[in-house]
Amino acid sequence: MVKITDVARHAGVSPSTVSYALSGKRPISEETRQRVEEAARELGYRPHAGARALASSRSNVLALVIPLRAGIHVPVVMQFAVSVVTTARKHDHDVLLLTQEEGEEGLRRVADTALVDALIVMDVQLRDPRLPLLRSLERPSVMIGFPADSEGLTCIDLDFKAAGEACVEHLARLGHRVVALVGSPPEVYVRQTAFAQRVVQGFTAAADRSGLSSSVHPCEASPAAARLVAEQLLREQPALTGVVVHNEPILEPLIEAFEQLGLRVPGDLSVTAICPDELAESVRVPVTSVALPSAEVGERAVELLMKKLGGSAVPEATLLPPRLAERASTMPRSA
Amino acid sequence: MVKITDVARHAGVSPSTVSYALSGKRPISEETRQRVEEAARELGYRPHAGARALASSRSNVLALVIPLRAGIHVPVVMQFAVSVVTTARKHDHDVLLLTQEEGEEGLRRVADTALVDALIVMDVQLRDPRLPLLRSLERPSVMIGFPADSEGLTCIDLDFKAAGEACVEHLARLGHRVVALVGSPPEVYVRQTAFAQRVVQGFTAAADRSGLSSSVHPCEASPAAARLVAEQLLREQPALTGVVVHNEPILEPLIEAFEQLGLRVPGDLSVTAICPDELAESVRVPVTSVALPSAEVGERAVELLMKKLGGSAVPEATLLPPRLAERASTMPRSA
DNA sequence: GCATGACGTCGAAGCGCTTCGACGGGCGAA
DNA sequence: TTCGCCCGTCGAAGCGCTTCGACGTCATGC
Repeated sequence: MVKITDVARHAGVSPSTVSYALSGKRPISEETRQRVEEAARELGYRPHAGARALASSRSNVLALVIPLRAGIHVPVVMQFAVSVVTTARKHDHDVLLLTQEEGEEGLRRVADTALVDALIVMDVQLRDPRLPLLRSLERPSVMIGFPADSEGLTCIDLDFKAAGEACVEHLARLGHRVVALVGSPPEVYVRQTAFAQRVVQGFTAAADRSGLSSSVHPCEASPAAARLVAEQLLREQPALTGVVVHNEPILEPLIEAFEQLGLRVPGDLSVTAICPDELAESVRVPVTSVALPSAEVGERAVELLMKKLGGSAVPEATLLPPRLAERASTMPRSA
Repeated sequence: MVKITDVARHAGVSPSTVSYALSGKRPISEETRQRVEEAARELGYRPHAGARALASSRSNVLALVIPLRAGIHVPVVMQFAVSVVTTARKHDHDVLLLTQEEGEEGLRRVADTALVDALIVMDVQLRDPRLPLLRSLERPSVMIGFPADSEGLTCIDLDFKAAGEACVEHLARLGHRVVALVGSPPEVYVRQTAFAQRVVQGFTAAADRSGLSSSVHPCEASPAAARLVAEQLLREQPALTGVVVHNEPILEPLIEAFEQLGLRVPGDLSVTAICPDELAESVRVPVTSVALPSAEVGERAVELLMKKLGGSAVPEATLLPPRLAERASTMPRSA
């Protein structure tokens, strides 16, 4: 293994000079810097991560806690994770993967052993047991999603309430008067995940504001469940012409089910969704949707963390505004 | 931060004794050990990961390289990653997440900086550019999948050839004489990913052996593509009664398409798949399938790595035998 | 009874890096 | 010309842990 003293000898300087030349933390003459850099390149020098972490008390590693639970769309988690890794690398950091299963003890462990400098926590619950811990930890963290009380924490997410509103408003603008929300599986609501409830809030509030008649229907993530909901909607709300879907796996099956029940999309029924653009575009009838910007959230989360690590203050709440993309699944209500 | 000297003082022993007491690397009297453990607990002692890594030249971190590319079923990757993390934790290791995007440089970086002790590489290509690097690295690695030449490497995967065979043999046993394989998207074959080709090999070999007439059809991962393949199959092979699907996203849409074309599953057409059990069970007609045991592969991969880290020799190739689970989608050919 | 060895513990060295204080030489100001 | 200052570099001190060799003690065997 080639170490800093090897580089120093090869460049004819002291180890500390090598360190400063490579880190830029003190001014070094241009000429010396180049000699050092070349020596490092020639020898293939790679600073030992552990040694560096010990001396600088910075590991340059971030922890990412991913959810495992049912009702969460896996591709979204994956895309998010990838974007975190990619962005972290741009800031010269690596990412340690933790599962939610590890719980608070896992967070405490990686923080206390100085394995990581900072943490990103996904799938935050309204009253998440990890909150007190995160608040007390001496390391910065960012949460994806909003708990009931986010005082003293840094949170970021799509503005799901506004997303729900945007969908309804779009339908209202098109003249629809009776709308329904087909939501996430019941267990997602039961365990008080904030984002699902916020969609409902936004949906309901906007519908009320616009004087629409509305209803909310949690739905399991299976095609069979989608079919049942479709039938139920037809039966109970024959005047229905607008649907908002917040449940990725059933988006396509639900549309399929409506069509099999004789409802054309968008001819008889306009459909909007809150889901990744990728999914909205891959359905046979491309769906008007508010994008779930996982990649952007991941990127922003890492950047918030970098700022905090740099000692800057950051806003406690970052709500990404919804962007609604019109596609083929919505049209004005037929007269 | 509480350090080992604090624990030592509190327990009335030397730091080295604390180290030995906690690691068990040298015999320590039961009484002393208990005093040390209690002191550590009382003070909330957490050894500093960097210091430990520096002194022991072991970081207790594994690198996991995940694929990003098209045509790979995301939930499988995710399940695999989770199982790697979970198993690694059982062996007191953590997992650093790398994307394939980082390429060889990324592997070299984490290995050379001693950030990780060992590596797990997913989605290995037949002639993967990372192979020479992995062979030359001084750190052990395990690959998920088999390259053309696996000499000197440790590889593990489902035995995809046997899986293809198992599906065909099951159909043959049920009396089917004309079978088709609906495979992965074309790009998967083009980039020479071993597992897709092995399924084809197994499928074809078994069909030939049993004297079945067979054909192979790559298929994009969209419902529309599934419909096209279904139509094509009906048109070109009216005598077809057995189908093997190796393409997760289209399993359900394909069956749907067959039924819409008037073919009952399994009445007119028996369908088997190579996919996660979870998926096979969630289709409306539960599908007879060979399981894609991602969790088991992940677990075994970590265990292989642990053995290598412990200095034991491990087999170069580990092929998990296929397990075919009969479900509702297959039945004997109607006379 | 004394040498032998095993057991339990200690002290010190050192892992490879960062960082702090210091120092020498060059320059501008007085 | 001299003083003071800044720039660029160096040396040394650790960061917190593991590990090696050594040492004292006690039981064992002849």
